[in-house]
Amino acid sequence: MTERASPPAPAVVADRLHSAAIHLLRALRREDRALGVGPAKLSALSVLVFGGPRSIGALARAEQVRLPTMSRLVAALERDGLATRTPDPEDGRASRVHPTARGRSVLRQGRARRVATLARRLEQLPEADRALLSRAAELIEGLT
Amino acid sequence: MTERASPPAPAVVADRLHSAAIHLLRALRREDRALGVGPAKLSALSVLVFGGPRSIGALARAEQVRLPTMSRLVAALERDGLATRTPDPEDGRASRVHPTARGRSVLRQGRARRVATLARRLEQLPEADRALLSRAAELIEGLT
DNA sequence: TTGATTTAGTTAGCATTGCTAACTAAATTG
DNA sequence: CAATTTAGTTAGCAATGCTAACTAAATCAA
Repeated sequence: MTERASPPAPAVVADRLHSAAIHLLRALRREDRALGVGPAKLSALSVLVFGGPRSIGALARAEQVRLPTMSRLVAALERDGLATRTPDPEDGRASRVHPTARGRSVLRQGRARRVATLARRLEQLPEADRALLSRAAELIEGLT
Repeated sequence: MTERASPPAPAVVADRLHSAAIHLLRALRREDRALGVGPAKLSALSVLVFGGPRSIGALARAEQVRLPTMSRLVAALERDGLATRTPDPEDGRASRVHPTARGRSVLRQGRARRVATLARRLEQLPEADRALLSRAAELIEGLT
């Protein structure tokens, strides 16, 4: 079934992954936009919800952005009532960022929206392909 | 090795793919930035080089962006000497966008840069995993 | 054929999200 | 205790997404 022809060269795989990632995100961005939150905020919020509260610096590292970028994102999340900041008892410079109940709710809604588009298409794939994509996501996260 | 436990639910796969795509692109963006071109222009240029010349509208559809966005991207590509526009002989309103030699060259360089980072890591994967990622990229493109 | 509509593209203006540079203030180190 | 490092902010720039409003060419309908 699978092509045994020739093994895909790393450069080709890199190209394909790059292109696929760009197009996937563009397709999903529409849904996130409808939510009124934006992909960067949503992604940071996701780290807070699924990975637990943490400092702005830790969040920046997790999201692979610079500190000023994350500082602004957190300020926006706070303004929107999706996260709160509490002072770090150990370190007077730092603060810890927590998701709010509304933040969790918005994340669920965003996820529901993606399910309504991407997952609807995923459902039409054979289970083996779905398992393959799941494994691929793990591999990609492992690459970085 | 692989978990045989339960098949991944579409919603979970959707989440994982979304997150993986975000983080992959953030990791690669640094390299594209070093090239001085930017991911959106690079992606459009890639369509022109590998898919052939086409109108701005067709390019916008291929890239899943709106016409004004692509209009500006093409203007920038032209300004940078990476693409040219010729009038469409069939349709006085439309124009066809072609990559220039320099555009092709820049694309090769960008690809080389990605190879230098992503593909270097891909090389360390077992060939089976690489084949899996290649297949995953195809599946993702097929979803949209 | 002409008048109305559609289609291709542009321009203007806004929002988001990335960056660096330059700063403050707290923590650490010598 | 002075010097340095670390956490975070502010300011300002660039890229890239959007909608609204326009021009001009093509098409459709009467």
